[in-house]
Amino acid sequence: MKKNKKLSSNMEDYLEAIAMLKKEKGIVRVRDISYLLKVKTSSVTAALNTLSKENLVIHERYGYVDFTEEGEKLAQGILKRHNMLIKFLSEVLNIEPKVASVDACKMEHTISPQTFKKLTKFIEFVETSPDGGRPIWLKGFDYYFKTG
Amino acid sequence: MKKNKKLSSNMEDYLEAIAMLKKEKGIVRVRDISYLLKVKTSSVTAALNTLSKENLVIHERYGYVDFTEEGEKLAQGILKRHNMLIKFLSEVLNIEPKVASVDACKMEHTISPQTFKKLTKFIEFVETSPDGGRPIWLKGFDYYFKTG
DNA sequence: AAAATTTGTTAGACTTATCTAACAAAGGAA
DNA sequence: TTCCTTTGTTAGATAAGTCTAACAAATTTT
Repeated sequence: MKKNKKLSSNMEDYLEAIAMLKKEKGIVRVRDISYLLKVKTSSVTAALNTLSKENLVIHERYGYVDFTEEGEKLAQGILKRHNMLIKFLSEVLNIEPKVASVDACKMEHTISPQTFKKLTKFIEFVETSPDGGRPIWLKGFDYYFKTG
Repeated sequence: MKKNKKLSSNMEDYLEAIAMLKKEKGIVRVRDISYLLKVKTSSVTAALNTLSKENLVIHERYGYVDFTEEGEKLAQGILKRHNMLIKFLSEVLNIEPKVASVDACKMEHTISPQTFKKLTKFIEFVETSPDGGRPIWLKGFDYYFKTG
């Protein structure tokens, strides 16, 4: 009986931050999350309590933070959406990295599985262009954007 | 001294709903907004008070709802983003209308001006294809998506 | 016009997520 | 080991947005 947990954007942000920190540093502390998300540590503690109750993270008082299996899976999903969106925005649409990053950070919470799949395939389609690098039609768009 | 008002997604949804209802029916009542957004009328009243204070809507007790000039402008911006996203998702990416609509309703609140512009141009680029209808490379993607 | 129904408002409760401020634990420096 | 600094927790306040329930105004029906 697996309940399909629907997390708020905020809680997804915490999961994502934890995943990034874990990847970067191996271990994850309240303070790191606090810095990354620009919230107070007390907010992090509160969020971790919420996520613990949902069985998504493991966090003992004053201890490190880690995922449960379920939390890990969720976090990976969010990261995948995030990275895909970054790629789409920056590589396909040629949007500057900073803007792409900001947009991706918000869109990652709202995009549907269908749209995720489509965009993923679209990136793949662009990348496997027989033209070698950037497909000719995309160069056409670059030009169109600049001049048209 | 024009303050750049940053509205919450929720308040943007109200503005958008008002714009849609105004276009559809000419006049806008609390009840209509309530149905459209699936919230109670008391929530609508609360939201309208907020928006009134921000000088975005005009609403007298028990009366119709209308925009101020500023509110109208904001609402039109939101609608533009909404329609652009619908178009991009459904026409360019071929995502089914329902999903496209749901996704657009969320993305419209988060997308940056840059990304808006890019996507708008991208749609334009697709629509003005010299191939007449759907450009050949997009057909290529349709095929890639189906098979690859 | 009076009664009944619909529509809108108010008050008050609840939820989520944030903050500040006070405090507690951990860990390093003296 | 004791003190100091950093890190983490708790309690309580605040803000947005929602809800229910009671009530008030407006409209429709009879």
